[in-house]
Amino acid sequence: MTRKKVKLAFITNDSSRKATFKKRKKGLMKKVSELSTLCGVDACAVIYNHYDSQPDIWPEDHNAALRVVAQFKRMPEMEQSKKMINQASFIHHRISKAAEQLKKLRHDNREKEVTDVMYQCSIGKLGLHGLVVADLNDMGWLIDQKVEGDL
Amino acid sequence: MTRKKVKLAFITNDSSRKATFKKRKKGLMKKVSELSTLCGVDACAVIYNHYDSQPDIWPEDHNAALRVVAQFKRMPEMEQSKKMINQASFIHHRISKAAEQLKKLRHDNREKEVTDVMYQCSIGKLGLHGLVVADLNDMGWLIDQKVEGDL
DNA sequence: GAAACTATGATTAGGCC
DNA sequence: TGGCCTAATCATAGTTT
Repeated sequence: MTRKKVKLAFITNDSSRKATFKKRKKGLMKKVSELSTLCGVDACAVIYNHYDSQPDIWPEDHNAALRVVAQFKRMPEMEQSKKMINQASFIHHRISKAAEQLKKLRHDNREKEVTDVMYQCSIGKLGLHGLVVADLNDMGWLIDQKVEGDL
Repeated sequence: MTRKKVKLAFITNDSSRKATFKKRKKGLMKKVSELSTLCGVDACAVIYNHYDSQPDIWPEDHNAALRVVAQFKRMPEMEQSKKMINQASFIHHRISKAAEQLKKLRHDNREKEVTDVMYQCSIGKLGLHGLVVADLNDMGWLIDQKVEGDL
């Protein structure tokens, strides 16, 4: 059961990210197909997955997808920016994305670390006077977070 | 309020089709952006609108969209089918779509016609003996439809 | 004809196996 | 791991302004 609103951020847990990806991809494809049917328009969705070599595409009829892409490519202002796509910009994009995810992972790790320290304190294995100020601050923040999450 | 399940078919009424298109396009774009954020994948949606000269695209950053399209284009089996896309197949596609919609319109018109005949009967302006067999059959069908819809 | 509203159907997060 | 389940959030059809 969904306990609270989903945080709109990269899901760091591998398995739950994969599960969410699968569910939402399915939902998205359905939405695209419905929009196309209900309103009689051409539409196309391309979802690239890091792990698979090929993206998932709707419509399944790749010719139809390519028709949409062909129309897309025909747009004049697109022509202008087309030259901007090269290997460098592509890799740069990947790097920013990875950096973002790294930051998120570090944050999560810190959270786990602090949680552990708190646990050690709670079972008396560690006294509060043994902690550095940074830990105490982070712990305070974490407690706030947890209280907020329970509201 | 949504009374019942939406029939998954081309919406013949112009204004409600437009309204639905607008709503669902917005929802779809949101879904694509969420999937991309939550799962850290590149994704792209292109929705072509008959009336506007340019399709709606997510992401808004067209360079990013083109990156996805570029990946898409890079797929080997796509290369093979690429040559199959020419003006003829494009027009053929449009024709099938239009024919489908025409069929739907004829069906809807017939339904309206029969409904009118039923109304004429109900206010006594027309006797059942004045109808041809086809009308009676269609009327029976329509009544079944309406009863079914109310369940 | 667009914008706001709202009841209801659709989607899905997290749990479970 | 992947599919099923269900409570809870989310999207939206039809209506109103």
